[in-house]
Amino acid sequence: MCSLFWQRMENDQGDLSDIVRARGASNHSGGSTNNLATDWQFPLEHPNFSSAIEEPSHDFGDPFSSMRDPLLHELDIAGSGLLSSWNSTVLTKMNVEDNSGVRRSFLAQQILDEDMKRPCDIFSRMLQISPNMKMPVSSRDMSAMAASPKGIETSTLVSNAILKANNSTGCPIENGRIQISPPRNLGIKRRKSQAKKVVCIPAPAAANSRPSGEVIPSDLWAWRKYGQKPIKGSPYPRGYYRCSSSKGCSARKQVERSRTDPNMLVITYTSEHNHSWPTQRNALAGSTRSHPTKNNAASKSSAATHTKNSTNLKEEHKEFIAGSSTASTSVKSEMRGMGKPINMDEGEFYHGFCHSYRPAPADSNHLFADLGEIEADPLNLLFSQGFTGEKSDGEKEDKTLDPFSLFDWRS
DNA sequence: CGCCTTTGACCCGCGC
DNA sequence: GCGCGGGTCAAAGGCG
Repeated sequence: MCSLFWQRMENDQGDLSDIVRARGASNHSGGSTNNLATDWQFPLEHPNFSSAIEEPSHDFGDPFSSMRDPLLHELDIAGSGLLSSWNSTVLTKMNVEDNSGVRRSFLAQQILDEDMKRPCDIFSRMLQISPNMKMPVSSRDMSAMAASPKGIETSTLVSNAILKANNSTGCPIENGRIQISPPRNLGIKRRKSQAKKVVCIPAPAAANSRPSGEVIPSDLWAWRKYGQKPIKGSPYPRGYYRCSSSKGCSARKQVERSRTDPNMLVITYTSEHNHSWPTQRNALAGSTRSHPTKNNAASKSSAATHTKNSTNLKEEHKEFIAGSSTASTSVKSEMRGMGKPINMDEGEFYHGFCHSYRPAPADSNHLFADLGEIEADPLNLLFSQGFTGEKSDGEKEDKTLDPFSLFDWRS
């Protein structure tokens, strides 16, 4: 089961906090096939729903929120290609429940359309919640209505899955309300007031974690770990990363496992990138370095073809592909067969799939660099499991469920 | 050589 | 003021 939810609200210090929760079921469904696309739950047919996704992220201060993603441009051009694939494989398979609890299919074209205008943030924006919207997903979901710390009845867009996810992951749901940000610091201290985005995603499997148990986050940016601290009350340490894509970039993120649900990763993004998309990772020497202890069978199998070129983003990209599921591998070949270099397709997908915390590189070869290294990467999991479902060895991949199949339009 | 991770020490904000 | 705990610094060592 997989669901996402996006909540935006002000924190105690007046800045905005954004929470995106991506619930990849890969780690939760006891081996059942977890298809991100098919298991999404989303409130439907609410009169205000459209408004829920129209909220731009400008108020968050994301310097890139207004950027026109070149990928988007391509999407626009591609139109029926990627988009249709995207819709068919993901959005149109979203299931939602209305107030009566009746689950319905949800055609998220509008969401997509909206995000076509703001390509950096498909997932986040598609789940963004209008401040005015009150939408009980179902009677059962009513218990999970969110409210701002200030007592303002904020919009809610919560599915059962989300609720379950949040209830089980330690993501802040309390007393039937989602605690986006504490009214008071409640133990969370900040050096200074700054916006944060919190993302809850399925955590990598333990096998893909480091010996310390630490999971390795990754996204489009190059991150350099600068600290790790044990967190009181949590058996899992919190890793501190800062953006190394550009010197002077203040963007940071914290990665930790949910204390109540180790299967979930809580990633907190702090500050904003003060630079455009890294067309090239300038912090590469170790960022994509293979970790002897964390290589799993899959990565090992691909290791033979791995020639870690820290400056060759395409290589990194390939590594991801090679190190990923069989579906990804097939994509690899498909993409290689494209007349166009594998520059941005995955990036586009990534952009659409992940939340907006990065601008859109013209050259996104590196997008999955980290993922390639870490098969356990949450997003990788989402892709390889959440979309394709868990596959047994030899099981034929269901291309319709292959997240990368949406690139077929190019071939 | 440059960048990474690791890790202990230090800094800082908050509650008591 | 003190202690706690989270966040950051920076040295050391590893890797490509």
